[in-house]
Amino acid sequence: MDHVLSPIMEDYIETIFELLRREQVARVSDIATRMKVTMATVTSALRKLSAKKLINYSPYSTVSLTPAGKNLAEKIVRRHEVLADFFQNVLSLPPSKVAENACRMEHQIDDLLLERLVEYIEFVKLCPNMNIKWNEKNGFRCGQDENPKKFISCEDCSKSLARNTTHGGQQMNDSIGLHELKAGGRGRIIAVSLKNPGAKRMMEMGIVRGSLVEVERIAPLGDPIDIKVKGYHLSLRKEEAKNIFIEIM
Amino acid sequence: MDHVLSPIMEDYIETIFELLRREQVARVSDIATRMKVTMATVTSALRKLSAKKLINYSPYSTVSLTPAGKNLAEKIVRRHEVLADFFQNVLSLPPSKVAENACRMEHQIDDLLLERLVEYIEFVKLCPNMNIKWNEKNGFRCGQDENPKKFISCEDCSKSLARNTTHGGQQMNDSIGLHELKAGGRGRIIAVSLKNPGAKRMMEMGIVRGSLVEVERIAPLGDPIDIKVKGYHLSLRKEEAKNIFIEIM
DNA sequence: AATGATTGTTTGAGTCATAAAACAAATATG
DNA sequence: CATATTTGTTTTATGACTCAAACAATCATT
Repeated sequence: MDHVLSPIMEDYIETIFELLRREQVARVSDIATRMKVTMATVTSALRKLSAKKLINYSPYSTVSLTPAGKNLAEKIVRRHEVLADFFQNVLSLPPSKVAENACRMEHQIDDLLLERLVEYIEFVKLCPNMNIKWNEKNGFRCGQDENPKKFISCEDCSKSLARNTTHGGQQMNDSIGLHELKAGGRGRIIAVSLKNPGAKRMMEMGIVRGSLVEVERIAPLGDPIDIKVKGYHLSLRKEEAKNIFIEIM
Repeated sequence: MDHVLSPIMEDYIETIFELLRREQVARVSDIATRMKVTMATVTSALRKLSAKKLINYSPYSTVSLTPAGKNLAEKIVRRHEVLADFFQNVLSLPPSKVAENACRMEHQIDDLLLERLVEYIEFVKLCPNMNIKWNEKNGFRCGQDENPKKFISCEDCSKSLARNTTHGGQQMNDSIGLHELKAGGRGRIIAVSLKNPGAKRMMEMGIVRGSLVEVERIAPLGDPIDIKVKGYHLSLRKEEAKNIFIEIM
């Protein structure tokens, strides 16, 4: 099952995935445009990917991803997103450079490095001491707040986390439901109620107490809610979100 | 002058550079061994690199780098080192993964990203508030010191830096000469005396007051001193090092 | 339906990086 | 020195990825 695809073939998978996402359908011409190659090149790439059972493809028809292909695409997209997150939110790289570098580096990054980077980004975003920002004039600077706060240790953070834990299924003060956050908001997971069907998905992805959750977007009716956790993008029903308790940062 | 080499050709240049550094001479067989290809492959790569005037090469003789080739090699090595530094010292990746990822990603990283990363690494290493460490059990943690220090702002750092500046060629208290550091030590540049010939080189590389200097190695007789600044490796004479004033971190 | 435009495919050819095999030069070593 | 071994080169071939050009299918419009 371990398809070792070349960077270029990964790009085709990724492009198809994005097209399906945005336009519902992936046409040869669209793929060719995005990848800046001719349609002839796309056709032969599609044949190869089809042979590897990553896409459903037959001549003159539109393309779709097989479950294996979709799975792979999601991995690739996650690598891209994590790198982009780091470049944008930690290094403050300009948007064009963010995309450009993420596109090239996403094919080279190792699993362990990726997970460590996820942890690092999360830590920098969550830890109240890591108030580090970049600006054109001074480069990186820390804690430019008007009232200098005292430097607290991680122990303090985890203690405060422990105090807000659920006990026998009851959640405590200071935590709110994920559904109460608005788009763009973020918080740290305090507890995930296990009766929630979304919880299983989250567990499988290594999303646990202490993880950073960011709300990406909320659909017009407040359902579903698109969130980002550990570099994964998830879409939760409002009912599911109610069972995820977070502490606002 | 802007040779756009493929990642593979960059690897050949890098390998040749490393071989020349370590063994004084780069043989086809050695290059083949390091790159895990046959000698036939090396020969054709050498012809291509020679055509681009990056190496001096004629059949049956050993290989050397032209000035352009050496220049390029140094760029590539720097990209590698900066990435490795980040993976090792910021993300605490195990050594094997550090090398592996740096080797692949060094060909993909953009100039702006590289410089920003250099700045970031330097900031994390220098800023007294950024006491962030990784361990197997807890992941990233901050400030585990016994006596929690108060969180100071960058302003304080820069003020303390300003106070120690040279005035009319005279250096002030709290700064020592770079030559006084021992191997492995590091500090922040307070001032570089301009009469120092090494200073010109440093200026050209964007190495200024506030930069982090790390002493890599000191030769048996205390001369030369190998240092790392902004991801560059430099070899300074002891006399040159005396003209660089630093504040120990 | 007929026609023209659009979209997609096939074929043939080129580049790059690679190796196998045959060959050539350089270097030990008896 | 003569020859065996090592080292390096050339030739030929392959797999990926690409395009141009010729061809084929599909779609839109009258």
